[in-house]
Amino acid sequence: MADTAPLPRPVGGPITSQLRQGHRPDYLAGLNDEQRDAVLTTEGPLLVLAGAGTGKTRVLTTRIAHILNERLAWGSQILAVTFTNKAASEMKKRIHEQVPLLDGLPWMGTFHSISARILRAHAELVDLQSTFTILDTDDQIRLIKQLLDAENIDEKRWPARQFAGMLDAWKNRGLLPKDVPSADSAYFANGKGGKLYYDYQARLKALNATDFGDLLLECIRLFRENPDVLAEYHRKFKYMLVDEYQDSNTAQYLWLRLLAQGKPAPEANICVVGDDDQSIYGWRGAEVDNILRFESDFPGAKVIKLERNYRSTANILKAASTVISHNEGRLGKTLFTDVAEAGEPISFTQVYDSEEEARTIGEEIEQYQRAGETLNSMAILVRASFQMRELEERFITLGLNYRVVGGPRFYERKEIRDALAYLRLVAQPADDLAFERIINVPKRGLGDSTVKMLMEAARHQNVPLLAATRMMIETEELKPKQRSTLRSLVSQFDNWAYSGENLPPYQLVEQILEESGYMDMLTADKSAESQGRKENLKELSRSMEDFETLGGFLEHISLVMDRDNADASDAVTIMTLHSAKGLEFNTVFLTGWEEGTFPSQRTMDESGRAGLEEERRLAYVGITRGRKRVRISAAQNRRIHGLWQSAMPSRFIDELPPDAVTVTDRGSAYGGYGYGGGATSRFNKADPFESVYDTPGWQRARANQSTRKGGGPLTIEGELVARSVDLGGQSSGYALGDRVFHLKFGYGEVMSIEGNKLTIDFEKAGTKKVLESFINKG
DNA sequence: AGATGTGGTATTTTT
DNA sequence: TACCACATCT
Repeated sequence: MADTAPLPRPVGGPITSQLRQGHRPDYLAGLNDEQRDAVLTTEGPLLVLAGAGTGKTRVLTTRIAHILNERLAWGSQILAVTFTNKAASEMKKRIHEQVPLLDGLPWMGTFHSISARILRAHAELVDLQSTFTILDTDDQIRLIKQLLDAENIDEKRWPARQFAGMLDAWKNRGLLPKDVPSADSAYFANGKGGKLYYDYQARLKALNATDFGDLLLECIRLFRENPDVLAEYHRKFKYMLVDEYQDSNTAQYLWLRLLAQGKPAPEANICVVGDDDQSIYGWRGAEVDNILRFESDFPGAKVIKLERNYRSTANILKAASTVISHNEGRLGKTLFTDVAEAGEPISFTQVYDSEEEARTIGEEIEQYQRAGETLNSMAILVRASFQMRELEERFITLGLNYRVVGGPRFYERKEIRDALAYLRLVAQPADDLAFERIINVPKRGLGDSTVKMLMEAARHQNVPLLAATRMMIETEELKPKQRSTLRSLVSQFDNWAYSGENLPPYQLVEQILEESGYMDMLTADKSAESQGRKENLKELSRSMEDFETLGGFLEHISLVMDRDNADASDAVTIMTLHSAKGLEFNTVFLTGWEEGTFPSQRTMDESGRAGLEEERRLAYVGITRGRKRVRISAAQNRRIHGLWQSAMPSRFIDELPPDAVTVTDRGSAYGGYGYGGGATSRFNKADPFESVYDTPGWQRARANQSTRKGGGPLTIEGELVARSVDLGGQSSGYALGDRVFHLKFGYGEVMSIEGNKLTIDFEKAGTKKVLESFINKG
C-alpha cells in the first residue's frame, strides 16, 4: 500500500528550511517549554498530563503538524483517536488550518468510527457483511425485549434497559459471551444473563448489525484472530495519538494495546493526552487506571505535565486545586497561572429554594449583561438535567435568551428516527428493526397481529421481514385489507430503492416522507409539536445535502449523534457538568451544590468513595470552566420527584479555600449562610443554623433541621455516612388527623402515613404527599 | 386497531 | 410532579 512507500527526505519548503537553519518553525513559536517538549518528543511512548486549560488540544494538533512537516510520516500513517466526535472534528479543523497541504489524511476520529472503518474493510472475517448497520440504544432495547419475550422472561421484573446496561458494561470491559463472569451471568433473570448475551450476539449477526460496543469488540477479535490483518495496521500506523485518555475503557485500552504492539513497548510511538482529575465517566466504564498505569504499560515512557493554565484567574485555579486535592490516587498536578491578578473571588450563595436560585441567577445574568457582557460568555452548569427546568422557566419569564446543550439529541427525536428507519430499510432491506419501527407509522391498519404473522413467516423461512412480507402478500394467510396495504408498501419500497440509486439522498428522503404519508400524518396532527417535527425533518433533508450516497449518510449519523449547533444568537448556555467538559466561559454559575444533589446521593450509594471522588472531579471540571468568574449556589429546599426535600450545602463548599471565596448575602430576608470556612466547618457545630434567620419560615425550617436524627449528616473519618434527609425507620411523630403546617402549602390535615412520608389534605393546596421533615404541628 | 387509563419510576452520556 | 410504557376498553 502507498502508506508504506519510502518517505521523501525533507525537501525544503519554508518551514523545513527554517528548521535546518536552526530556526524554530512558526508553529512552535507560541508554545511554552513543556508544550514544545510534548510536540517535539515524537519517538517513543509519551504521556502528557494536561490540566484544565493548559493547551492540550493545541499540543495535539501541533504535534501532528510537526510530524507532517518533518516528513516523519505520511498523513495516512498517523492515527489520532478521540473520545467524542466533537473533539475529532475540532482536531480536523485545526490540522487543516495548520497544515494546508496533506499527503493523505491522518486517521482522525473516535474509537468507534475508526473501528467501524476497519471493520468494514474486513467484515467477512468477523461474520459480517461490509454493509452492516450500527444499532443505537433504541434498537438495542427493542431487540432485547424480543429476546426476553422469547425466553418468557418477565420484562417488568427484568427490564430490557437493565440488561442493556449489563451488556454495555460487559462490552466496555472487553468481555465476549464466553468471558462473562458466572456471577454476572447468574445475576440477571435467574441465571439467563449469559445465555441472553449469546442470543443477542446471534441476533446481531442475523441482522448483519453491530451495536456500539461491538465496533470495538469485533475489532479486537479481528486483530486477535487475524495476525496478518493486525500486522497490516502495525505497518500502516507509525504514530498514534490519543486524546482524553482518562476516559478510555478497558475495551478501548485493549484495542489500543493491540495497535501499539507493532514495536516493542518502549519504542512504540504512542502519545496519550489526558487529565486524571477530569475523569468523570467512570460510571460508563472508563478506567482511570488506564492513565495511571501508562508508564508501566509502556516502560520508558516520557511523562510531561502541562500545568500552566491560560484560562482562569488565580482565585479560580486555587479553588479548583484545593477541592481536587481532597482526592487520593492522583497523578498530582497543580495548576498555576502567570497572571498577577487574583481576580474576583468565587462566590457562594445559599438560597431558600431552587426557585430563588433561578431568580437570583437570572438577576445576575441581566446585571452582567447590562455591564456589557454577552450571554454567550455565560453558562449555568448543573449536575443533573432535572435542575434545568426551573432555570428555563425563569428565563422564559424574564425573556432571557438561553440555549440548552445536551437535551434530547437531534437524531434521537422520534420523527428523525422514523425517517431514518425508512432510509435504513431502503439501504438495507434486511434491517428488521427498521421495518418494525415504520411498518405502521404512519398508521396503516397494520397492527400487532399482522406483524406477528410476518415475523413468524420470516422466522420459518429464515429471511428478513421485508422479504417475508413479499412472500406473504402472495398467499391467503393475511386478511385482504392488510394484504393489499402491504402489497403497495412493498412496491413503494421498490420505488424508493430505485430512487436511492438515482437521486441524491436529500431528495430521496423528501420523496419517502411525502409518499409514505408521513408528512400528511404530521399535517393532520394538531398538537403543538407537529410543526416543529416538520421543521426537524426539513433540517434532516438539509443536513443530507452534503452526502452523495445514502450509505455514506447513514454511516455518518450512526456514528455521529452530535448535531452541529451553529446557533449564532446570543444566549446563556444551560448544560450539565458532564457536557461542559472541554468548554470555557467568562462567567460560570454552578448550581445545586447540595448534599445529595451534588455530590449525587445515588453515585455515593452505588460507588462509595470512588463515586465521591468522581463527583469531586466533576466539581473540579465545573470550577475550571470559568475564566473570570465562578458563582456557586445551593438551595435549602428542592423538590425532587414531586417531594420537597431539604439539604445541607455540599461538602465541596467546605473544601473551597476560604480566602478565595466570598459568601454572598441574599439580603436580610434570607441571610447569608454563615460560611465557616476551613477548620471550623458548620458541620462541626451543634446547630448548623445558628446564624440569624428572622422570618417565620426560617424559624420553622430550623426547628425541623435541629430535631433531625443525629443533628444532621456527618462525615466520619473517610467513611461515608448516608446523608439522606430521610428519617429512615424512625417512627412518625404524627397521627392521622393531626393539624399540621407546611412551609409551602400552609395548613392541612394528615390523611395517611407511610414511614416518613405523609399524605396531607391542605386547606389551600389540596392533597399532597410530603416528607415529615417539612411539616410542623399546626 | 386504536384510544384512553393507570402504575411505576425517576442522574450524569458518548458511541 | 411528570413522563413513559403497558393494559384495558371500545
